Amino acid sequence: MTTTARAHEITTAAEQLFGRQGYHATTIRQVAGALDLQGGSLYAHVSSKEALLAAVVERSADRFDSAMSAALDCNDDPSAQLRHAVAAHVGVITENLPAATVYFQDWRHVSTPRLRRLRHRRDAYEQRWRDLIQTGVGEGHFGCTDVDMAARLCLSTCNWVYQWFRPDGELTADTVAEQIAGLLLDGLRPASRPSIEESTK
Amino acid sequence: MTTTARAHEITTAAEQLFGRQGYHATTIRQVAGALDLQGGSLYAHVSSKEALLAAVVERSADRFDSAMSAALDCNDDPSAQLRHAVAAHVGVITENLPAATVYFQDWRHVSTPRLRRLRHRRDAYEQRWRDLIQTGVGEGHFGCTDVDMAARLCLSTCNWVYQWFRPDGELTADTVAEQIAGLLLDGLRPASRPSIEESTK
DNA sequence: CCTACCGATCGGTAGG
DNA sequence: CCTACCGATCGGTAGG
Repeated sequence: MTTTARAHEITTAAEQLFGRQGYHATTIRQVAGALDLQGGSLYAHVSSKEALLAAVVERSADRFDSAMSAALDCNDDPSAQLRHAVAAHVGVITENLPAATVYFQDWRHVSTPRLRRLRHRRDAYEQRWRDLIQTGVGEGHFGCTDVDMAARLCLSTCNWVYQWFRPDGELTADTVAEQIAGLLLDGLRPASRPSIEESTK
Repeated sequence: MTTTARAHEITTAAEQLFGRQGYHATTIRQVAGALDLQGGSLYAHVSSKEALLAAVVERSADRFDSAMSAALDCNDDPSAQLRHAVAAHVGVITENLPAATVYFQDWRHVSTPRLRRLRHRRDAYEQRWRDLIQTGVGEGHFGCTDVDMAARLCLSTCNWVYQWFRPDGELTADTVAEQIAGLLLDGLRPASRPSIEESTK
């Protein structure tokens, strides 16, 4: 767990290549080449290819954690909190697309000891979503019957953004986040409740 | 595009291994071994590893297409149609988890000529979802402003099921589908509309 | 469908 | 951080 400046640069290069090509389709020499290094030289900083993968995934987990902390750092009502959480989560993905791709797709290629730690981190993160929704249910803002499932479905919609979002496309991350939050809160059917489009402006 | 019985068996074996381990982490010899063949013998039936991947992905696309056709083969109202579509889509995933994993994760490793065809198939499939929602909006059942986005978000929630569903878990595919459809239709906030849990029984 | 083999490339290491 | 190298394994082919 050395965290020199050089190690960070290596993780960043790996992030891009793993994300664009996939972990197993990426060569340790490609990562080295991106930093103008020779293949073997990487091993002065990284113990193995898989340790590098773990570093990339851990960094993604860090981003999700801190974005969520910032998003929940207020005492708004649950609906607003959910909007903030969605914006934070979607923001991490859209601003780090290759990293998010590694996080979601290559997660499973981390070997067991490291994988357990990552699983705990992910579980803790999802717990924060469950807590948010549970609070909303308790205060009468939300009406779902299965909090665990509701949290999972919120995250599903947010997570999938990594599959189709294009930074150079027409949609901004904020627009996407608003639309997702709107759907999660009110569903497809016509609202018999005040519209949220105006109130978030 | 030979479709002998043996070719189907090979595709099935590849489906399992690609799905569980990932395309690049799977050896052509592992696929052969699953069928008690020698490595090179596969090439009597398959032109390349990537052609085998394409076959797996195409078969998944077939499943989604035909499940969707069956689901929409009735004249229910849009809300019921959406429930059917969700159940169909989720069913394909839960009943073919490894194949779905390949479909969603290893899609990008299909090379350009074949990839274009697959992209068209996927676009056509998504268009059916857009049409469904557009009809619902037209008839006043749905109230969303952006049909394209709504369709994408419906699919997002359904697709992510491949990431967490466990066939030996407590949740059945039907339960999951009902919960997803419920969330998509009515959202998290307490319904001021009739509950759907009873009407689908 | 098998045996035997090919060139290429991989992750990783030794020694400096 | 480089040079040079290692064993292992890969996808694919020839010839039967």
